[in-house]
Amino acid sequence: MLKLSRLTDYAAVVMAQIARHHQASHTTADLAEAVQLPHPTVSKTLKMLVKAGLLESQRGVQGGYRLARPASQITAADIISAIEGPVAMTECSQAEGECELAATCGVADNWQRVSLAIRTLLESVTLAHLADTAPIKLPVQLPIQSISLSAASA
Amino acid sequence: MLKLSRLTDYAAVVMAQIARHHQASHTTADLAEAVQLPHPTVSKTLKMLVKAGLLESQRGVQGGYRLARPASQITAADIISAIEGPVAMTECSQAEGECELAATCGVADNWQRVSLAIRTLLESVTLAHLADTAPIKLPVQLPIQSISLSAASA
DNA sequence: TAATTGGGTACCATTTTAGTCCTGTATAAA
DNA sequence: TTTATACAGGACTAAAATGGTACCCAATTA
Repeated sequence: MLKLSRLTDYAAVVMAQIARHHQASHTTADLAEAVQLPHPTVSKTLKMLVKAGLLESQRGVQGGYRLARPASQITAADIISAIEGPVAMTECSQAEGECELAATCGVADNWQRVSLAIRTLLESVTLAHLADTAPIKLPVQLPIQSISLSAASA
Repeated sequence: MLKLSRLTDYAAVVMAQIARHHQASHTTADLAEAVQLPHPTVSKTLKMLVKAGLLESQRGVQGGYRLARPASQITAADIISAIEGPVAMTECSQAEGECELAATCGVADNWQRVSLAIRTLLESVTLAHLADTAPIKLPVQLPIQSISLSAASA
């Protein structure tokens, strides 16, 4: 599936909700109500987002959560890595030289390039895009054959 | 992590190994030895690849596995879905209209577009690319701002 | 100082994943 | 026709990740 975890999915929804009303501070209870998810689960998600620096929190009466920076400066990659860690397709695409199978693998290099391309794509999608009801504008994908490559991944 | 499962990783390595010597038939034992993975695990992976129509098998003496079609016609997306099922980032990006949270979600549409872009990317990478030691040529990623969108996702 | 609201941690249930094993069946060569 | 080879299919188990919950503490403000 190459699937996001359910919590990541929640995180995106919650972030979008906050982004749509970024003036106000949002309590966990408000958000849980708005997105129809259990309070403790939303709370857990929010804490992870704060830890990743995407949200700021304010304790006490009238407290709550708000975006740490404009929605246009928060990317899908940011949200995903806040919950799941670095965006990478395989173990070896994050840490260089730790795979004992490297010798027999013969795929690592190109797999890492693919991983990088996906990361780039996810970095080009911002929370502002996600929260907007208008269709997102994705980068054009030119067919491989037409491209000289080294320029692309650099 | 947006990570592939370990089996998928194995599948890619095994497929690349077969692709590099596509004339011959490969037994499970040979492949397990070549990629340094346990025999039963490789066997399981191979069976899944056959079921997905990416490999053909021949029983009996002198039997083994070979590619069902040229490496240039097998994509990374094929391999991933053979092991993990359809490439999709979220539950709702595969099945339309089955999410009870759709009303409060407000992210589904754009999330699906992102998912589609990733699928397109993975479909543009072939086994021939992966098996090759030369750097893969990935599609150019133009910055979002520069693009008029509707043309892109169509 | 009381009420509100987030912070941190620990815990448990469930699901998914990975890996193994066993038995059956097809094929080719002797 | 027999026998060795090799894949097919399924059941099973162990381990890990995931998701969800509960509890208590800390900070803030009225």
